Amino acid sequence: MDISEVVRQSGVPASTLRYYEEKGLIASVGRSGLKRLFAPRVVDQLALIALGRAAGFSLDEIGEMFDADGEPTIDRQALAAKADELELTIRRLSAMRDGLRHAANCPAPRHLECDRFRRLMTVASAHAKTAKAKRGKP
Amino acid sequence: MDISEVVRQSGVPASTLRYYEEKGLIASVGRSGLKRLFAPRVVDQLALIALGRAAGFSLDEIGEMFDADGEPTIDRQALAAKADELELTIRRLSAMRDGLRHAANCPAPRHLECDRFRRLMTVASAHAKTAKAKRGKP
DNA sequence: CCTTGACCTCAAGCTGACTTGAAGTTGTAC
DNA sequence: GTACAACTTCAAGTCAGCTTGAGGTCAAGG
Repeated sequence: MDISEVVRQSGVPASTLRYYEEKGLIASVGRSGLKRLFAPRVVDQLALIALGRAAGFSLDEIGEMFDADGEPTIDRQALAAKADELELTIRRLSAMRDGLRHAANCPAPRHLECDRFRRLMTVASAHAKTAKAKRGKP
Repeated sequence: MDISEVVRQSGVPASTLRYYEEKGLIASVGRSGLKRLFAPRVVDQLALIALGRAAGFSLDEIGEMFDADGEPTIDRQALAAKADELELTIRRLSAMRDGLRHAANCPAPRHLECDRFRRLMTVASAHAKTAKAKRGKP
């Protein structure tokens, strides 16, 4: 497949594909003249990268989880840890979703003083601190 | 409360507080000399902002949802729409989480060729396209 | 009175994730 | 065989979301 075919199938712009290749997230299988040739599997990898991005992982993190062929490079434990990280994120987002739904229905004049709303938010402030602690470390 | 108290209680750096104020996301209740004074509620608002950020909303979006006092400024419908948006995100993240858990357990040599893994990923590529379409519009 | 330290402003800098633009190369169609 | 569209490289630009730094202000303690 040439690059335009990958663009067509994945919706990812060519510039991004070149960028990802440079970063080692994907690999081209060779060249035809100057032109990159990709294996069809790259489309799946791009979906995987999109998923990781949507999950809040940085390109570097994704690069550490999977090699340029899309296979996991970290051990089961690390993968499970990433899954747990995500689990936490999901719980926070669920809180936010519930908070929004609540705000859309609750007639309280000041939501910040509504107990239910406040309870839904405590989940987040807890996270803010852990995220901060994490950033301070590496 | 002075700014350092807000920092202490929220974990958000002073520079960020000033930045948020400038953006109109929070408001100080006045000054003592040059020094900003904040109402205690700002801590809750910061939690709300953190939650929104974690949910993938930009500061601008959050600013459109809530005023500087933390009260929703958009109508119930719009709030519900944001909640639905989040619901979708949550589903994608759940797919990623399941994908990671699966990869941590599945003994298949090439995960991209594992049907279950691939099925989990299709959710994401669908999103990548909608996100793209959305970005093209506003 | 003078120092100290917590605050202030404003401009500039930084990171991640791309995008854009200029200038060069090439396989294919006519 | 030449024109052309589709690629290529590489450097620079963009945007969000902050952070950093220089230089200034002020209240309190010694």
